[in-house]
Amino acid sequence: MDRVSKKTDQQDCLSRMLPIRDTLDVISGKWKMMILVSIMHGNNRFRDIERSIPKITSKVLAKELKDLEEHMLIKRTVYDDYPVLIKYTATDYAGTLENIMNELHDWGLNHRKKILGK
Amino acid sequence: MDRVSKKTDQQDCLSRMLPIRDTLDVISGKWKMMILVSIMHGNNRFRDIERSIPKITSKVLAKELKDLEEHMLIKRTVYDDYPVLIKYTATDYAGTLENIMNELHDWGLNHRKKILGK
DNA sequence: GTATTTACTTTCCAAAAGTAAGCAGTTACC
DNA sequence: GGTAACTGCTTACTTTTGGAAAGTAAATAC
Repeated sequence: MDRVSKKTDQQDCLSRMLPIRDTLDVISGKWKMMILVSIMHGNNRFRDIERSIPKITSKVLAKELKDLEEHMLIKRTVYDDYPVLIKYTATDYAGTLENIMNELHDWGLNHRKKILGK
Repeated sequence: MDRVSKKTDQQDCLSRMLPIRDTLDVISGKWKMMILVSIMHGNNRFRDIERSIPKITSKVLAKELKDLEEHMLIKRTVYDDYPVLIKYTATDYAGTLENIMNELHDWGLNHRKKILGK
């Protein structure tokens, strides 16, 4: 293998890696996808989301909600009329993550089977 | 909405979340997918993998390789005959991540377009 | 015999993540 | 009308993780 094709290979490899990394920068971590699933499932208020996700703390939730909002995956709306009500909703853009969610879900089910069924 | 259907909803929500979380526990983080891509792309030796991934350090690589091996996604083989040679290869099981990789890749490309094309 | 490569490990420190408690305001209970 | 509970967070503190830099032992190249 000469130098040119090695270089090309390295380029191929990077151009496969980098978009994957970009996506993971947005969705990876312990909580983000769980929060998105919860919101998409109809939990729109802070406390509801908090209660729907085992072990999450309010500090972490507050921070992750901010991150998700920055990434345009959720929207925070304040309803000022009494009493002040705050709702989090998934954006259309969050909908584009559906394929990924499905694949992650399916792989996870299978993985659990593989690990337990040993 | 009565108590029973709320409970059911919560169950639905969890049964959607938990497998996703299981998968993310295996693949999320900055490096794991990049390392897998690199190995699948033909980089089998420690130094080759290290060189193929910008900014990774050897300590982090060593640790992540161990994790990936524990999760049965890669195999570490020592060729004892002179000189000692160590090769990392992707397992068949790692192949089951292809759909996920493709989805992550596509979403990442699109996301970059969305962010830059503003 | 000096330099370089390989496959890591060690040390040290900063940043991230988690835990527990608190707080200001609102309603509910009797 | 007192107190208890709920809302959407924030603050202070501790623990865990991550990365940078250097080191190492064995081998190989010049």
